[in-house]
Amino acid sequence: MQRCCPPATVDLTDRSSHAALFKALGDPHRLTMIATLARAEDEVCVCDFTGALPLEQPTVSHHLKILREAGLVTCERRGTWVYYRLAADARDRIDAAFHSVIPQKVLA
Amino acid sequence: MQRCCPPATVDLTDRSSHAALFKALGDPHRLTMIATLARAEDEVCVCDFTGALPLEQPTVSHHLKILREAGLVTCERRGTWVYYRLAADARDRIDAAFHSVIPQKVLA
DNA sequence: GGCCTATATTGACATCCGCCGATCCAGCGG
DNA sequence: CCGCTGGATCGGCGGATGTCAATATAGGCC
Repeated sequence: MQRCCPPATVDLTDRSSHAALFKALGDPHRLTMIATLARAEDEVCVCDFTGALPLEQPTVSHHLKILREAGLVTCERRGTWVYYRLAADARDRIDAAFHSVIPQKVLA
Repeated sequence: MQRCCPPATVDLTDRSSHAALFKALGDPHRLTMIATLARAEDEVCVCDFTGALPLEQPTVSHHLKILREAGLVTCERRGTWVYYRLAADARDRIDAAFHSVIPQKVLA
């Protein structure tokens, strides 16, 4: 391979975990769930999602599982119902991933 | 369907465009490219990516196309080579998507 | 024009993803 | 204990995604 110019340095840090985070956010319905949880400072019942979203119950459950496995939400069963809330560090985790990829400009 | 408690309000704002942004970021190799471009304030030649990444040239080209279509990078051909750089508003676009989903806490 | 090289595009393939119906499991109430 | 209901899991289906080899395109250079 021939040279073009000053060879640029490719940052080869492993970012698969960050990519996984963004991937979990890469679906409109999951974003809706996250946005809802972020606004309802309180917890949200699964039945609220199944009621409001144009999705069948198994699909809702599937998306919630993905968010759970990404560590973005937590859940708690109380009686028949299951309540979800935004993970305490969700905002920080996303923020960290973002800034690790695009570092803060100093003295913009 | 039976009621559990106080019915929560699901935020039904359309977030497909934001989801598309996150989706473009949801691949480790694409994150590597973005991180490299963000650090090299200057432009980066495609050949630097094909040289450094464990991917064949068509695959690199494919990922760059996805980033281009997401509006995250721009490219310019000069002679035989093509140079990519981070789109001017890339940082702002991601930031906006993030905050639209998880609004800034006031008086944390 | 003809060849060489860097990048883009195409086609194919295996895998993953979003979705649903069917089924399973956990609490509740009789 | 039994049936009911909310939620999770399973199985399958169609479409998207990551990857590569092969080919096309574009710009030097002779």
